Amino acid sequence: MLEERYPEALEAEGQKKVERKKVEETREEQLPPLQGAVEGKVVLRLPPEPSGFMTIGHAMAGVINDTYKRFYKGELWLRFEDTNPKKVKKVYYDSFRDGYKWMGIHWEHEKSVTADMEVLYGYARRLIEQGQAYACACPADRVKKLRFDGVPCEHREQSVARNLEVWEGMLSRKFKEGEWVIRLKGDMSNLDLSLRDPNLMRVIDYPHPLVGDQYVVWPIYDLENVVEDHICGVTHVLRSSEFHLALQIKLRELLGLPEVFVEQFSRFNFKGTPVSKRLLRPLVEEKMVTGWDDPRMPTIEGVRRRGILAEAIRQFTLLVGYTKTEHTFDWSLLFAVNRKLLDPISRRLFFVPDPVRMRVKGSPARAVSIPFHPTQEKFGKRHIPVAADATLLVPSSDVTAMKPGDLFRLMDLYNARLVSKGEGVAEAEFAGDELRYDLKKLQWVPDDSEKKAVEVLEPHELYKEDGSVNPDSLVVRNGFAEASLGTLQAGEIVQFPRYGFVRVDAPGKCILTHP
RNA sequence: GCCCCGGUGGUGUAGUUCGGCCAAGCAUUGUACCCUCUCGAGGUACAGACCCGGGUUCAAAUCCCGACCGGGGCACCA
Repeated sequence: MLEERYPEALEAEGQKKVERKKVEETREEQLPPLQGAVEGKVVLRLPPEPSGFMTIGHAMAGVINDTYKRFYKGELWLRFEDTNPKKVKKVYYDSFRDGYKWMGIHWEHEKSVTADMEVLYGYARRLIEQGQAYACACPADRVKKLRFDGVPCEHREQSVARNLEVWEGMLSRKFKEGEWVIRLKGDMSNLDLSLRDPNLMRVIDYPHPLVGDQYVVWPIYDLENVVEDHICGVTHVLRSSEFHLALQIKLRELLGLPEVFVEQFSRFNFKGTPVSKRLLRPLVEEKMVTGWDDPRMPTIEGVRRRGILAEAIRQFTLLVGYTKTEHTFDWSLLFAVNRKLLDPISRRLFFVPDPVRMRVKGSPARAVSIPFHPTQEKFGKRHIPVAADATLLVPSSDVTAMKPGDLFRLMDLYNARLVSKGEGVAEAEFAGDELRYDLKKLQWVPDDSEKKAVEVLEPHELYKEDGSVNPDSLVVRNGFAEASLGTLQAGEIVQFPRYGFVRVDAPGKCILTHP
């Protein structure tokens, strides 16, 4: 069995080097052996289309490839499948590079398919010369209808010479978009419609972000993919989206290219969070979210900003593995992994959401020192002065749940008894120092000039069960945190006891990672 | 419509290749308790599943057939 550990990626950004889990404590995730894999001879690839931002789904597929690569001591390609100039943009290339890098995935080789256009032209020409492809001038809707009916069009029987003439015309920009395409001479009666003379090359006269207007004839995915896998020497294809392989197998056969072991697994979906650009884009455009890096988004930038660790995504991926079964992960599965990684490395700071101003009559002046972490002493302590007859801020939800006369404890401070409560205020009285486990414990912040106003964003699912947009996917929680919050850097992740883990996004602004 | 691929507790998976060791394991979630100056982490216990219907067999989650449901493909997208 295959098992890999990645303690090196355990680190929250902006946080100084982090304590790693002991090896014995690390989960032992494993993946099944890769069929036909030979140590030192495995070549894998990550084939993103730079037409959108990288998502957690790409990251998970990346982890699977990277894990096998490491295990078999193979090589990994990062190959940008950018053969549709109308869809690709420069920023997206960087999104993938940065994202994979953040994930701790290393690739030995990188290329863009645009680098091999001449080679692809060569293969296309060869198919034409061999009489296995032809030029077609039928409009798209006619192609579709004839394909459905299983009827070949007149272009199918054109001479090779004529086909080559058109091909040259396409390359020399004699024809405009849509006038001519190159189609495979497949099998117009095959039950699998994807084999009924699919398109292979078409004209797209549009500037490409990498090569400008150098090319106007572009290959269709299946052709490009088959040729590229061969050029890269790929031995195993492990990819997420499911689709028909029949055409690719057919193309390899016609071009005399070796077979490749293909393992397909279903997409990584998360409950209430679409990963398709089709559903994500309108959210951005209609300002339902603040951008592609909104903490509710499944983009790498989004989950990262929320406080999900790269190591958590890695462990989670190996934990759930890959299957052909359609699945929708509950976010709690990922959160559980993340929480266990975060717990030992997150300092504790008091934060009081929706505060109530509570005066504690008869309370003595104190200067308490509270450890930043319950077990990790290296985090040290913070010192909080509390005046006599203190006025403290405490969560309103706790006050609401209590009635006058109830005894409770202010964590690490002293006990108190509720005397009365009103709108946003409460009166209590000092009730001793004895630490009792049966008392409800409240976090608190002195209501003095040292307190820090904080706005915490609480991300929730973007879509509801019924598929409609969740109007309450982002809750803004206001409150106050203790003074030491001011010492935190953006990017640091801490735990607000009795509230949850949060990542500092900006001064005075945090994002709830998860409870 | 046609063609592929799948269906194990609320969620995610293990087991299916070579039927018996599976009256189904693990994680998550929920509940209770223990521990702990957190509603976190850790510990213990409990709750909860083999899509349905036939068939083969001494024996089926596992093999066969048929429904049903889900995903993908049938683009001049990848």
